[in-house]
Amino acid sequence: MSLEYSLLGFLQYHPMTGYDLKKVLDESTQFFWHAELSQIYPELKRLEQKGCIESESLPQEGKPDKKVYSITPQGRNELHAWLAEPVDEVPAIKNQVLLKLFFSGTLQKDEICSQLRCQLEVQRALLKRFQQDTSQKIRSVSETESMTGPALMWEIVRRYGEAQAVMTVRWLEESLASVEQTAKSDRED
Amino acid sequence: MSLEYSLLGFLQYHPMTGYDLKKVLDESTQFFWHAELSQIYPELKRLEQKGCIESESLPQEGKPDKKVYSITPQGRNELHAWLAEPVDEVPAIKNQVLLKLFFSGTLQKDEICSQLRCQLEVQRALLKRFQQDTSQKIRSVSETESMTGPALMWEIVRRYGEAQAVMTVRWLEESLASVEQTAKSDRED
DNA sequence: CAAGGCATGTAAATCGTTACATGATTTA
DNA sequence: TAAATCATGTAACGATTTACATGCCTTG
Repeated sequence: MSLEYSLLGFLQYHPMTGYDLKKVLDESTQFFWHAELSQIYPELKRLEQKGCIESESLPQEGKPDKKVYSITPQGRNELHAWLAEPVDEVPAIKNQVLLKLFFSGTLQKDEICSQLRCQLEVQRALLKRFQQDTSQKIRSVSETESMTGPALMWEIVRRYGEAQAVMTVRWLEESLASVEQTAKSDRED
Repeated sequence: MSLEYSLLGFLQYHPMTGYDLKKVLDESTQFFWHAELSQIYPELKRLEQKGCIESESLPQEGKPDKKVYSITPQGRNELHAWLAEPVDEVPAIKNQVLLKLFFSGTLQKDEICSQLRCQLEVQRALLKRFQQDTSQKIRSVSETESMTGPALMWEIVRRYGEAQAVMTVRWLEESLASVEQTAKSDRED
């Protein structure tokens, strides 16, 4: 499982609580690896039992104790082993939009086009976020203009997200043109 | 759930068995929606109970009865409703390669580069498949040179796969260059 | 005063994969 | 003779989501 390594990955920099982890996850890896708190908490418990992380409870008034987790040497070893292990497969995806389009051959032209236009909006907004917000966040964590390791890698995955969005917008525009060009004015069957 | 509609989507063209469905799925939607037989069989049973499909058992010698499923009018309605319903969200993905890279900031340069080169090979092979095999398959089902609805939509999703692979190859090449350019000759911490 | 952030979790349900079980026929 | 194809499924496990449960403090 990869959520495990995702948590170790964040904890390699500094100790954090489950709640903190959810937040940093939402701000960075969320577009290619997301998780809910209800999955994070049990996973942290499991990692602690395995000896990859340790926790310290800090009492608070009015709130439950804050449980701060830190990575152990064993945790670092397992993280490193996982990171270095090559991924020699195509990442599997599940894409509802592609699935719907694939089966839309018997739909009316305008039904297909509204689906395409809806995604076009979504993807244009996403692209903007990669180019503005995410870019800004990365610049704010990379101290000077020269990027150190972690910031460079964040920037590299951000560029993937951006390129993916650019590609998808272009593909949606071209697909819209393809569908509109087809002879069938209405339904075809 | 979407596997449900995936099965209905295929059955809208002609009746099929679970085994057949697995095969057509592997040949077409597999790159954006895959499933195992152990998930397909129970799902077909559920769809039949729901009244979306009906089955007919054809006895065979030496093998279990062949259970051929056909779509019902209700099934067609539900499929159409799902297809027409707009997807106003970014499709969620889980990408191990991005996850590993994101956390590889403290790895040695050559460790990161071998990961990138491994994926580069994988993605180049994938690209070739989209450009050759898949393209060929689509041409073989679209009778003449003019594409009818279903073949056009298949071609449109194929183009997504191709564009995605092209984009990923370019991104991997550029990332490789970025990482190699960094000052740190070995480890940075 | 309602909504959201802080902070922890559990329970139930769903979705998906891997392993198991059977057994004939065909291909390498 | 071993592996693959045909053809059905079940069982167990693992991963993920949604709903529930508590309770204070801050912001709009």
